[in-house]
Amino acid sequence: MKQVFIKDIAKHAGQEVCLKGWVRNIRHSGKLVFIILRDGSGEIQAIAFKPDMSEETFERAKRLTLESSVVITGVAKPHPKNEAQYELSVSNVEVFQLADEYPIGKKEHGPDFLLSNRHLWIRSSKQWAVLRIRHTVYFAICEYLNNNNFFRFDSPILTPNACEGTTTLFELEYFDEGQAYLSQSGQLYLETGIMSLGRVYDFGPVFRAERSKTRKHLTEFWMMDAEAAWVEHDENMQIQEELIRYVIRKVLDTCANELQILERDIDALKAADAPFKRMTHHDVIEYLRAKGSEITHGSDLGAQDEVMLTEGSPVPVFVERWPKEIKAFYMKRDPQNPDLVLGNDLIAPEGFGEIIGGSQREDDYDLLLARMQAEKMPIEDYRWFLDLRKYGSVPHSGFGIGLERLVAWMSGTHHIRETIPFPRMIYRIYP
RNA sequence: UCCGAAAUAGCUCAGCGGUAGAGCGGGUGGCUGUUAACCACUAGGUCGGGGGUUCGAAUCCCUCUUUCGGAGCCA
Repeated sequence: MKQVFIKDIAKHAGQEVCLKGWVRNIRHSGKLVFIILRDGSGEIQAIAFKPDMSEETFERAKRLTLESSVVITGVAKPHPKNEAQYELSVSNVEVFQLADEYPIGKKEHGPDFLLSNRHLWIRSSKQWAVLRIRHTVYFAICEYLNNNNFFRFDSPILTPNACEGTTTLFELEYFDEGQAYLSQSGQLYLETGIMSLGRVYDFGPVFRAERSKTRKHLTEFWMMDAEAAWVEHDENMQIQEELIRYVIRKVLDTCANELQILERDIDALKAADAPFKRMTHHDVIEYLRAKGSEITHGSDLGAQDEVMLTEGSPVPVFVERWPKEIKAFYMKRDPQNPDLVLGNDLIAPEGFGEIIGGSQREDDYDLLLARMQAEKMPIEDYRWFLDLRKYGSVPHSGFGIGLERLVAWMSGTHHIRETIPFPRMIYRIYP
């Protein structure tokens, strides 16, 4: 019999259907066996009643273990105590594989154990929900960009040099060509793409060998970088805002069940779909100092500062016009103040921190070269990048979104390690 | 890398100088509506490794290892 997905069960009310999946939980009560079956699309309670089937079939149902893979046939009926919910009145149970004693129990576990069993943990309902939200966020971002004249332009993962000199790179031997590195951002390559396609984005894993050990860092994470020709600083932020608000609405519209499983505060998400705040870095420092922070002008925001900044704000906050010393070499100077650059960060509310970094890029050959020389960058390695300012340079801007941080915010997940199937962290690479 | 905490049954933990405990999970049995079901019985441990103090160490001290939480860096 053809497989029916649990999410579609209501369409088959009263019919005999065949469900294929795994046993999430099992309870017996004499002549009754209650099997919670999940199939990836959802979960349902299947009830095996002894008089409805052969002795052997009932025995098979009774002997099922957690996470056994099964094919269950039965009739879809509304739950006697809850008409909105369906259950399956079982007529047959076929066991594909009777699972060994399953390591993950029904009660709580510690993070070390769960991370060591990540390959199994992803089956748990909260993890399932987060991964489905990740899927939704990923495609919502692509959808928005595709609908707004951006083209997918994949940048390489193996690169000959650093994008931003500041962070540490994973290094590897590249045949006879010497050292190569795993990309920490595709941005510089994206800048070449706008000269061909106008507006482009990439979306893939990037790698940072920073020895960071916080709930907001991974050594391998997924980043979407977007870059657009003829777009300047203000419009750049406008695109970021529209994109994020599009993602929020998409998650609210399509992931109600997942958000409920995660006990996500829906109202907080709804409230974030409103015009974002914009503050200059200077004003942010003033604001934070007035609230009691020790932060000084010219410095980056710490974790505490990010929390303090968005405290009481339902919407994300743009921090723009940063001191040039603490930002990357490629950012364009603020025409109104040569000590600043036209860069922006976007800080998510509810303590989820920075989710976007973006800027208008320096489009003048001489200014860019001077800045690179000042930072003692190997100019020869960046000839191709400097070429972009020699052959039809245009004003242009772009930004990068950390997928996992955005998913953490959408799903209300405290630690970023749960927002990617297999998190890579400083002290963990298994499984 | 720095600061802090922890390591006891398969898992989550209690025990904190005097015979190693609970809940969950496993096994056996019972129950016609359970919802992390319940009830009874049952198996399961060189208390992270090494060294020390003591009549006696899971418990106190030293050391190593591992993990967790936080900071900085960033998305």
